[in-house]
Amino acid sequence: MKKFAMTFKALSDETRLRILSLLNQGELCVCDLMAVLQLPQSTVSRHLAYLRNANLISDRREGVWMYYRLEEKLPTLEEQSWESLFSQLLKQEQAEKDFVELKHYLAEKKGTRCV
Amino acid sequence: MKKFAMTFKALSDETRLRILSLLNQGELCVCDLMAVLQLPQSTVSRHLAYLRNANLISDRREGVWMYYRLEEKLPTLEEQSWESLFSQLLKQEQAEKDFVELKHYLAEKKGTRCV
DNA sequence: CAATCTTATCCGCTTATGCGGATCTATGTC
DNA sequence: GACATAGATCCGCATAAGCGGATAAGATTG
Repeated sequence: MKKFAMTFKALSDETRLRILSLLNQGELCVCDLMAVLQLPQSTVSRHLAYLRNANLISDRREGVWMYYRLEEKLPTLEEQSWESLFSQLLKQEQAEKDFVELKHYLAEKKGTRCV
Repeated sequence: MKKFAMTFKALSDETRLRILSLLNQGELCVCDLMAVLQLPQSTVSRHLAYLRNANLISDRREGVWMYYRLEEKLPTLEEQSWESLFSQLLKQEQAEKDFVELKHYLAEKKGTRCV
């Protein structure tokens, strides 16, 4: 559950979405992104680090240049439907706990209104 | 682009993911959610408002009770693949601007390294 | 209308996060 | 080793967002 929230958080920033869109065109280095996005180096680096920590992108060094690309497993993720993703969410430990709790609660409630 | 970021932001909180999971089981009222999640009323209300503003859920009043349910269009969204969602992201005005910029940049760059 | 119940919103506080300049680290060349 | 370049990280700042208690608002009943 926390993992899902983390992934969504990584996607919740416009700059990061722009970066992901550009990386979808192919591998790019920091300076490429800086030029296209017209953003300072530190800003780009920070966002790339965030996306890498969220396992959405990976990097490789070539001399002084760092190249970034979309994580390979992302395409696999692309083939999943929201339903599939959502069902994964529903299988999370916390979600299952909540469902059990919901059942107990609704059984107790039994047509009455809020306890 | 901003809209995508907003939606992802709405999904980036664990409590809100729990709420969505529960609402997937069917329509519930605030007091139901309070009881199951063991959270104060104000917290639940705040998150529900956030999800409603993100158009992920909708509400109806029945007397003093407010019932919430997953937005109807969400199931439709569930049928989309990540690829489909991603391609929508790529069609955003900002993304297209970035791609044009990327082309120009790469043409200028032409095999050389960062400018 | 007052009282009661449910819920939305306000409020003050704490924590998280975005920003960009400065500085540190890694790599390459002479 | 000195110097240059690219990029990661630090740092201070501003803003956003999460929390829960208090309060305001909406609905119902006597």
